[in-house]
Amino acid sequence: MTAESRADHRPATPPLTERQEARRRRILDASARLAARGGFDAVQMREVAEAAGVALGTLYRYFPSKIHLLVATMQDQLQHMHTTLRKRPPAGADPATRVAETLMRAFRALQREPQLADAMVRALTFADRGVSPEVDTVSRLTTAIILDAMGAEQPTPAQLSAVRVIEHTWHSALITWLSGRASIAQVKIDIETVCRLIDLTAPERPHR
Amino acid sequence: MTAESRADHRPATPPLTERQEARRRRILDASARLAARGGFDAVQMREVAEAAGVALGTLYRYFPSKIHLLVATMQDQLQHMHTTLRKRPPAGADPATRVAETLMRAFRALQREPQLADAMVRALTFADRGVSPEVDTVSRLTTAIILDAMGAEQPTPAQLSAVRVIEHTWHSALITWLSGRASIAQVKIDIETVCRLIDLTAPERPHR
DNA sequence: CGCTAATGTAGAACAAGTTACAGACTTGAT
DNA sequence: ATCAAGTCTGTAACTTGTTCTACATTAGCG
Repeated sequence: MTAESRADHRPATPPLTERQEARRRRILDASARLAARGGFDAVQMREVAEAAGVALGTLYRYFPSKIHLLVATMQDQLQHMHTTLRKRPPAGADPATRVAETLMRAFRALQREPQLADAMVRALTFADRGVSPEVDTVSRLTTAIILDAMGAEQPTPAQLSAVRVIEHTWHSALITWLSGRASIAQVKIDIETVCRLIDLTAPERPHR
Repeated sequence: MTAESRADHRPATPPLTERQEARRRRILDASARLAARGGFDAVQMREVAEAAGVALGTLYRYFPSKIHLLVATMQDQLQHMHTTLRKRPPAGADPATRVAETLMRAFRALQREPQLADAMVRALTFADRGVSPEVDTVSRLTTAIILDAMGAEQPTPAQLSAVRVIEHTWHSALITWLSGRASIAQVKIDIETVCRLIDLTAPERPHR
């Protein structure tokens, strides 16, 4: 509402110089690399700084906390995934199938780097109010991916709610899998289950 | 695989003496009290120990980490809630309504102590493999509460999956509310949305 | 070019979770 | 009542996220 929230909006980013862009990238890469090795605990700020060839204070200037860093890492990875998914859109006939397919594809991608996934998702759910804007960005990205798969241009409120529920399920199921409390098969079933909600919101087949 | 994992199984609880039971209770109470004040960060192990009148080492003997402590605190609070809910079962006509009503009731209870809720839920989702058994206990408790509300004695696999999805949504929605990224109204809608999954699994009305 | 503010560096210092340890206290069996 | 084993206590040390400080480098600008 304030003038600032209209003008600055999200990228309150006074454009970075080339070297700064490079530093940021080195940091994110180091973060992902360490995370892929040993998960959340292995992403130690001193190590990230050293691996990125940057002073600790600088690291903190770019990412004000470990959580911020890992959430940004997740943002980064999600971008990749989104573009990858766009290249080969899901083939299912109805929206629910396509969404389930997309999510399972994403899931399998994460399976390849379970430690990285662990670090990112744990950071995401542990994030407190101070990280809300960044977490929100991740959430919007995820929403975009799901809506893409649904093929919903102008989602109704009911559809948006369904998408939120799917996101909830996605994150939470991921966590239970990562902490070894659910099998992949179970995750698959749950994803498919929650995707049936999409059918309930489809305006196109008023067959009831 | 070892003899121990077969014999000890879960309740590796060599029954506690009275004084030990009392200590455990003091610790859990102190934990809840501190959490209610300042959330996750305010639950500092040294403070919990002091407030409970116990040495730091003892605290760690009872609860091997802060996460264990907070998950146990959540277990404790859930017990309360379960017995409270049993006293006044939800009144809705169909299962979906009853579950939604129950969850919103629980939600309003948590609203009264948002900081406590924050501490418990953050601990729950942050828990790693080492806390799986305890987290699983919480999960089973939640499942029991939901099944109670459904009135499902012999849930089918499809129903169990729906319940898991509802749990996922419940936790995740709670988190987004606690971190200020969703309103109570939105949580309510999402809970109601996900509860419609129950209708899809009801074996009693094969009206399709 | 030369100045100034912003940015980066190195390293110390601090905070809170966790571990380690030496000595006192309990408990349960004899 | 006594002894051994197991618990507790008090306290210090260690780890890792975070903050702070003093100095060096860089970038933009006149």
